[in-house]
Amino acid sequence: MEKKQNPLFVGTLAKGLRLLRAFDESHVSLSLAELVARTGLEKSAVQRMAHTLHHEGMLERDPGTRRYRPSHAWLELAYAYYWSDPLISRALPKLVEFSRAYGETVNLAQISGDHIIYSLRLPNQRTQFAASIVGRRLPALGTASGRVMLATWSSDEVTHALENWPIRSATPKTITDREAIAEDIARAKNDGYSITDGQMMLNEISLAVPVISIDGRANAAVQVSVSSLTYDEARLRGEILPALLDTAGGIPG
Amino acid sequence: MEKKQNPLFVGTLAKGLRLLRAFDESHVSLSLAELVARTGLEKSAVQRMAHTLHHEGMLERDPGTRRYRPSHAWLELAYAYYWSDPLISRALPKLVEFSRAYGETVNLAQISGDHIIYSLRLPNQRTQFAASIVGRRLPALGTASGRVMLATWSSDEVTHALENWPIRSATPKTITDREAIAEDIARAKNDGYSITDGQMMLNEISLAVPVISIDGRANAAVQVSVSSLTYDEARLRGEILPALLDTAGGIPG
DNA sequence: ATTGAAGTATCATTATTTGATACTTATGAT
DNA sequence: ATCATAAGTATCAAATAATGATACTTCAAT
Repeated sequence: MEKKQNPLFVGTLAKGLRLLRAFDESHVSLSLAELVARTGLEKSAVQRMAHTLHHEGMLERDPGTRRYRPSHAWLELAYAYYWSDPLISRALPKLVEFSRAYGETVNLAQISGDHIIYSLRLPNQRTQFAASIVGRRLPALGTASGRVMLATWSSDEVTHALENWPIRSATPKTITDREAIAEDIARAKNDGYSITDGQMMLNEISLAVPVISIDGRANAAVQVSVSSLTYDEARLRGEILPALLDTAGGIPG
Repeated sequence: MEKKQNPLFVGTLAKGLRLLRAFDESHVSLSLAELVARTGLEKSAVQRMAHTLHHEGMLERDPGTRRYRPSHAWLELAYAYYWSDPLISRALPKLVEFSRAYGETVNLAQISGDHIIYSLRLPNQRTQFAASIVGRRLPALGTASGRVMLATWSSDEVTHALENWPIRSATPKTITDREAIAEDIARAKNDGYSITDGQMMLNEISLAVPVISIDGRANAAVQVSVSSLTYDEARLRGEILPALLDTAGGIPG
């Protein structure tokens, strides 16, 4: 490790974690050499870390190809997370209720730094795989969920976010103009919901309402994704919005 | 670390992982002292590891109570797992389809050593929280899913499992007699499904069918949980079983 | 059959972790 | 409030355990 940090910092552990983080949706399995390339660590270090992670059950290994993969332990960690976050158990029954009633994909999003992360997802038949699985992170400014949360924050925080948080263009319709996003947040503040169209994926309309805590601030949102081929924004506002407000409002504060 | 292992084994990393594993459904947040107690590591070591894990974003920390909690990174790891396991993307649409059609809780279970782990769960309104979230592990012998998988394995493997795999009594109805489990596996081999009643939770009937791969072996199962107050076994066999067989059979091999 | 790349094994060096201890801050009882 | 005790934090000398260079082996492709 280049810089010496706090003497409490254990570089060896941090290196090991880098191997875990090297896996993502486009790196579903990695060879030793690929791990070296992706982590930037020494070959010897990667060899030792991978060996240890495998030994401890954190990495699976294909005996044939010798490639490493995430193990079931990664799901066990998610299990522990779910128990640890009190919002999850409060939100889940409400989302299930909504999902059953309307048959549309519904998600719980939480703020996570300058991104949102989907922590609960109830997909329907039309939902894409990437939109069906928990743990997905997206730049908060580009999502209805992120904007509707920001709408409950202080103007200082919103200004800071608008100036510093990342924006990633995912579709031709992605709004990369921070002024326009500011307006959208202001609108969300007034309306109590936020709608985006084709920001992360074309033909996908997203409606989000905040999960407001006792102090009036939202660090989470309930969000519905529908196809723009089936719904227009007016119909979304008329049919889905009231129920979604109930769902989010019904999550015990 | 007591025993010197392979020189490739990095004890420091293994210690750090023990902190992560210290969290579970009954330990949703841990203080430094509790981490010491649960990991059996030195206070100083725990201090350093916890500091590093926090620094690296793997542990959240409450500034007030100073307790550590799992972070959102734990969900990101689950996200990577989902992409890495090809069975997930094949099974998910089928489970969604079933869930929408029948409105009953449906799960994908996979074998994980001598346990099963739920890797996909689609809950309904009546589903308990513990039965709604992925990553839960249960002793394979005590579950319909585990038994129906074993029913596709070689008799040597089944014998080994019956002799060595753990059994945990969870309800007064839990069958702890290995002979009886052997019979149940034989029955599953003949029937192509397995039903258990009140094994993990009272008033819960569980029906599982195998997800059979090209070689005829099952390492996964699709499982439905229903209330015994609503269903009896006969109705389950009549109404749900055929659809569940379709669901599992429809998962591309 | 040959070659280069990927993976594995080894080892002397020393940077890093170690764990004891002292210090500070919280907590709870009286 | 005050005190006592536990919990959390900081420091440092000692030496263990990680390092990373290198050599060896296996694999895959031509």
